[in-house]
Amino acid sequence: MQIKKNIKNLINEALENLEISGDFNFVVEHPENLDNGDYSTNVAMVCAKKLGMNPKELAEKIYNEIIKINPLPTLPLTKGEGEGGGIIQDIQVASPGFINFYLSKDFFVDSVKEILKEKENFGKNKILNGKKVMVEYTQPNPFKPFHIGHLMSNSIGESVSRIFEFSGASVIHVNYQGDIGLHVAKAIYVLIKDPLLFSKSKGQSSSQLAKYIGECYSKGSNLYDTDENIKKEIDIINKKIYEKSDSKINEIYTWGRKITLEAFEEIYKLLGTKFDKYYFESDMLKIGKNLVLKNTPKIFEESNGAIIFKAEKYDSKLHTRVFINSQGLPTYETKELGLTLSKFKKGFFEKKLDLSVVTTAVEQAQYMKVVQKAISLIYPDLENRMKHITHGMMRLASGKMSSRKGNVITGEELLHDSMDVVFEKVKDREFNDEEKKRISEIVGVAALKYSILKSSLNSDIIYDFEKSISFEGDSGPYLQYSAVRANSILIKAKEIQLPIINYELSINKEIINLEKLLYQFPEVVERSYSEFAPHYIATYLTELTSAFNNFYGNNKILPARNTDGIATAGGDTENKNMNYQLDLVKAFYQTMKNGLWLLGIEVPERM
RNA sequence: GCCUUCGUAGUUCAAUGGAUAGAACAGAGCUCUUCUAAGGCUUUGAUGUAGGUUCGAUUCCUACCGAAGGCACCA
Repeated sequence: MQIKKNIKNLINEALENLEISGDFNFVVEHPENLDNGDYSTNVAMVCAKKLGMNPKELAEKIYNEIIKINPLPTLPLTKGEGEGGGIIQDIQVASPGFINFYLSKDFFVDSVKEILKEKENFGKNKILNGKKVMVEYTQPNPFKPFHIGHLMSNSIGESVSRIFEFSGASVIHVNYQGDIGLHVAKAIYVLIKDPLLFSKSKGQSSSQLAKYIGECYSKGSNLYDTDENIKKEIDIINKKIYEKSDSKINEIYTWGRKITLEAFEEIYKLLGTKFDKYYFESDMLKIGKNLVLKNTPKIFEESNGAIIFKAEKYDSKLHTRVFINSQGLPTYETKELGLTLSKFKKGFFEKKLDLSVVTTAVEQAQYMKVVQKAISLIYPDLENRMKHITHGMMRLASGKMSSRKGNVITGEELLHDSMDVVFEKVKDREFNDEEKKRISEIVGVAALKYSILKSSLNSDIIYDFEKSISFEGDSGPYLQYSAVRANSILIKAKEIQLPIINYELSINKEIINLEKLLYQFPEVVERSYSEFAPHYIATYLTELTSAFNNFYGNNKILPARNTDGIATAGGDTENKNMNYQLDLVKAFYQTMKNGLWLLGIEVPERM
């Protein structure tokens, strides 16, 4: 970051000396192909047009000016106790008018030291220091299965919250669960007909029972759509749940709610999520309804017995939505209103909330805009403190999943399928049973999370039963595996007593891609934050890993050993290089750990 | 019909208006007496169509074609 600024200053100084002035919007960036320099600028091409000059010639002029005022190597090292070298080793002009800056070996050696110094803080920034951010994600519904959409929302929300944390914010992880509504009535309609419900459920785990409840929901849902009389009965049950007027229904409701929430908790544990606070729809009814009534007819209005909000009056892209239906029941919109109010009004930890982030599927994008519009009209102060992050849907190659078609796979099943595949791979290895289970969990979760986080959020993810959980190439396990191999070198290095030599900066080896990528990590984190896009981190880590594997595959990192396993003595230069290589591995391992943490992925000790 | 998002190798995904459009999988060929082969090295192959803006367009604008989602009492 600092370097970029320094390069910009250099260029501006050169432009001044050349008496070129004006408001030029040039950029300094990393070229896609690092052979074209570590930084590159298009300043000559941007200026050439306005000045009526040939871009290549102008680039040469700027280049000459830069090295006149700052002979190479230029720009002193800012961090560490560098022994006088410069950051920029070389500058070159390339067609059609790029000026490319090449960083020095000293800089790279210095930045490796920096990473080792910062450790788990490497990559953090202070953009949101002192800010409080709430991230809401996952949102499964009691009485319904934990489906793949919840898995997606969880992976994305978890990652986004961690990116916020790396940006200096204090983050509150919250979950919002729909424990009331028609879906509950559908499940209870079937459950209530099972006379042995409580007796036969003894001794079963929460997740087994939750599965049964989910099946009941599915059955009830089908009956609701196909049988008019049953539909009426379910509607009555729904009303009774709201009113809490039937003791039998209350009993089943309380039981089923508890069971499904317990089952969800087990999944969160596997996924590595810990929520600070849970909100429930049932608690939002009154708050939301009061707010709506208080602002009718000022903002909301009556229409056909319902209370609606005509958002198109304020923004032609928005539409009308019902907030309280003609039976007087609040809809989801109203509950969301209550939720937002609860988040901000009561706040959390009694401190001002700066930003409330909600992560859901893209289906809800447009309706959420309507709700946010309504809130902004009531509380203008909140308008810029709500952010809705949406993600695509997971679809089958054959089309959308539907419970009616029976081609549904739940998130929980997918998770276990993924872990089973890993278990198959490690079952013949020398790990004990405990380790095998642990590795299966960590790697299985990583495979899924990575496949969700590697692509940009607004595209759908195609779920292919064969290919979705990948363990090689561009995958979570690939990243973990490489980190584990790096760690394994570090462990070996301790065993063989490599002579420690303080190498300072004087390393004469060729600059490799691994070095060229490592120092960029903090910039990637920053970009991920500013665009709410975890996939930049995923893409970067894959690139970094590939650079490491290239290094690993083509270099002997540890020295040769004698029969006692002790490193054979090398010359000073050789040992110096060996020490540096080892630090490079350490820096890689640290960066991988930090980066994977941001994706919500753990690194196992071995795999 | 209106609104939103999106069309990139055979497939799944990348590419803050820049250089030779990157990976991975699948296909072809190498590579474990050496730090974990879930690895490494070669190799074949792509911007939906038609215009426009720009020194330069996968990226911005317009139209068309195609996909997904949303448009009043579900969430």
